[in-house]
Amino acid sequence: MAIATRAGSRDAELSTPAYVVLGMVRLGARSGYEIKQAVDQSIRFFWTISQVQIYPSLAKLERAGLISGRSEPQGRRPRRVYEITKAGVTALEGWVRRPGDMPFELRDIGLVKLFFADVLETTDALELVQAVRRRSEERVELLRLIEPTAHDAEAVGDVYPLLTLRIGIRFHEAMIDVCHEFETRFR
Amino acid sequence: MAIATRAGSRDAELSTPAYVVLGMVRLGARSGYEIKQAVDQSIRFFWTISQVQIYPSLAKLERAGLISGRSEPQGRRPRRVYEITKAGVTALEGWVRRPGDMPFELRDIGLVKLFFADVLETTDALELVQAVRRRSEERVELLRLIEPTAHDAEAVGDVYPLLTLRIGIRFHEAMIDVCHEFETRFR
DNA sequence: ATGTGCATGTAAATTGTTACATGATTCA
DNA sequence: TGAATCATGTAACAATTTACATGCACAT
Repeated sequence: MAIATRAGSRDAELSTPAYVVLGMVRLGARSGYEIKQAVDQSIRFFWTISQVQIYPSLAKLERAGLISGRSEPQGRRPRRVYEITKAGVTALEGWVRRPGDMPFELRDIGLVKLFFADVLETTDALELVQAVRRRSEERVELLRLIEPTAHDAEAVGDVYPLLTLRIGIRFHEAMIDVCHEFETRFR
Repeated sequence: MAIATRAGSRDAELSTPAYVVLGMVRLGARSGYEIKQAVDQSIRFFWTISQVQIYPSLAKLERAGLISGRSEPQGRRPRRVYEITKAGVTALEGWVRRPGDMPFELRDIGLVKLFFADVLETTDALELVQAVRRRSEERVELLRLIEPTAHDAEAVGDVYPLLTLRIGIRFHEAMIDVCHEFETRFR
């Protein structure tokens, strides 16, 4: 997937997932479990992370002094909670600031099928276009459900989650538009 | 990456990359080398494939009777060229037609950074927004260069490449819009 | 008492990439 | 004759997912 890690300084060894974990800790996710939830509720539309990747990342970040953790069991259930350190904030700032390599990687079987849709009879092809359009319509609905949360964050000073949400919505609206155009044109 | 392969029939064992190869053979790419080129010149914006994956896919497709190959060396340089069989066309039709599972998978470090951009000072954050906007502007320019080719294909009856191209352009135009909006709002 | 959520972890499998290797043809 | 392009291949590696495993806490 060619995720760039290289950087100028000593944090060259930190991977993108590690920075994602760091960012989520900064936003208030305390345990590995909470980080997974936070990702699934926010950036999952442009970045996913599996539970398995989180715990090694946390350990690495702690070794690097970017987060500090302490055991805080809930009763007899073990739990380790973390908070970001000053060094961690600096490292996160540095990563976010340097534009570096930001590949836009899209992998969409739907678009691949559309690209090849000329094999099909017109009606079948239009059904595929419809299916893709509906998929985006559902996605827009889903994203609209998140909007209130993003507005809450904006009120507290975190304005950028709203920006990424807007982009997601506009994205799929664009897809809906183009599909609709073709549907009316070839029906 | 959770790419679904399951299907109802006997071609359940064919992966998405294999269908991509099949589709490209149908569109006239003859050798493995040409397939790689075709992918890089068309669907690379929503699907990539490395050279290494192509040759095993070709072998598998041939064993399944979906393409037929013959050795056609160029002088002393070995080369194997393929064409799609009737069974291959049927299989491709079936795959394209069934909507099945079409996950829209986006992985974009740029958007991740934007999401976390509230760590930065306003000016630094706006620079990041600009960088993301410029990236999309470049992408739109690149896609516009392909437009003539897609129009040529349309004239010959392959209209769907143009649809996917349009979607790509509108995608990035949407991104540019939202970025611009935020730039003027917070400058 | 039982199901759902919290919390972490291991092992195996899959998927895909990078780097390397080889050699022929074509065109300037 | 040297560089770019055509053409295929192997080996090692990196990233990520799936499946499995465990057990407590809490509310009904």
